Amino acid sequence: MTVNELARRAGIPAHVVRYYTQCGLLTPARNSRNAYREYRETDLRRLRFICKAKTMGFTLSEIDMILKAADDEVSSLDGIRELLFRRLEQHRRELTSAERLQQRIMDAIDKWNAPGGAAVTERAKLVRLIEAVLCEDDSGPGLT
Amino acid sequence: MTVNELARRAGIPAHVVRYYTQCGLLTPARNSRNAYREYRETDLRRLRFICKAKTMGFTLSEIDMILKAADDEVSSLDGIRELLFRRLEQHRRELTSAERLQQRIMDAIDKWNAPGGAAVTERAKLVRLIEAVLCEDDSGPGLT
DNA sequence: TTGCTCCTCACGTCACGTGAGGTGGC
DNA sequence: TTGCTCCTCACGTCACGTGAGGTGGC
Repeated sequence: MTVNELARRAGIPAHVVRYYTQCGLLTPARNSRNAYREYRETDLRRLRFICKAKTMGFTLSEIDMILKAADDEVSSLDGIRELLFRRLEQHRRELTSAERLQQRIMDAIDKWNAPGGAAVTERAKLVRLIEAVLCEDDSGPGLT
Repeated sequence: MTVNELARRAGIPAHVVRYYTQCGLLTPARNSRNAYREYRETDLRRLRFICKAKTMGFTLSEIDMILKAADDEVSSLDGIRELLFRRLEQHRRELTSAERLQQRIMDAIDKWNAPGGAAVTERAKLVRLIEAVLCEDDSGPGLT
């Protein structure tokens, strides 16, 4: 399939697929007539993995290492294992923190909509929302 | 307090605090003798808000708009309200998706550690983890 | 004088975003 | 010929990262 078809199926812009390809994360064949990139179904699976790994905070070069390891193009897996579990644990912590933040904001919004909340100006509501976000019960950017 | 003291208390690098200040998100006074930035307690609160808002996906210029609105430096709050709720909803969706992804990975790891899992090579485990991530039950990068 | 903290350029990086100008098949 | 999809530079952007070289107070 062409770059645009792959991009459409993965739900990302085509120029990003070209960028990932340039980075070596995807290695499509080339049509000898017009030099079009020719992707296969495995590239779609690979691309979906790349997108999900990115949401977990892996960099493109880390994702490249993981994919190369799975492709059997690397000698040792110890570093990859380390990398995976470290990021996984960090992602778990970030998720917990994000859930608490979301909850605090939801609570603040509930208070707006509660009876009596209508007496407050929009600006005061905004300030209250900010205060809700500021409420100190997680450790911030962490100690990585 | 100085830029380094503020940075330390917020848990981020000092050069990032300088960058945010340059962007207009923080407006410290300057020591007339040595031109040092002089931050106050309110700047720490502001900085913590900036960091949390960033984890939710707000850009620096969006955060600037929100802070200016709360500072009463803007005429209409309708756009801000829109911005806040749109991003909040998107963050909620991303969170749900991230939780499902985390769960799938945890399940895959449990299978590794289950009896009989030891018979599988490290590389096969890695490939299985990738398969777990690929498992199709969320909509990917969304339709924004 | 020495060491420390702060300062301002200025250039680099990562992951894209956005054209400009050109090719190939219906 | 026209419109469409693809191509390759090439330059821009966002949020930093990383020095280099200089100032001010103990």
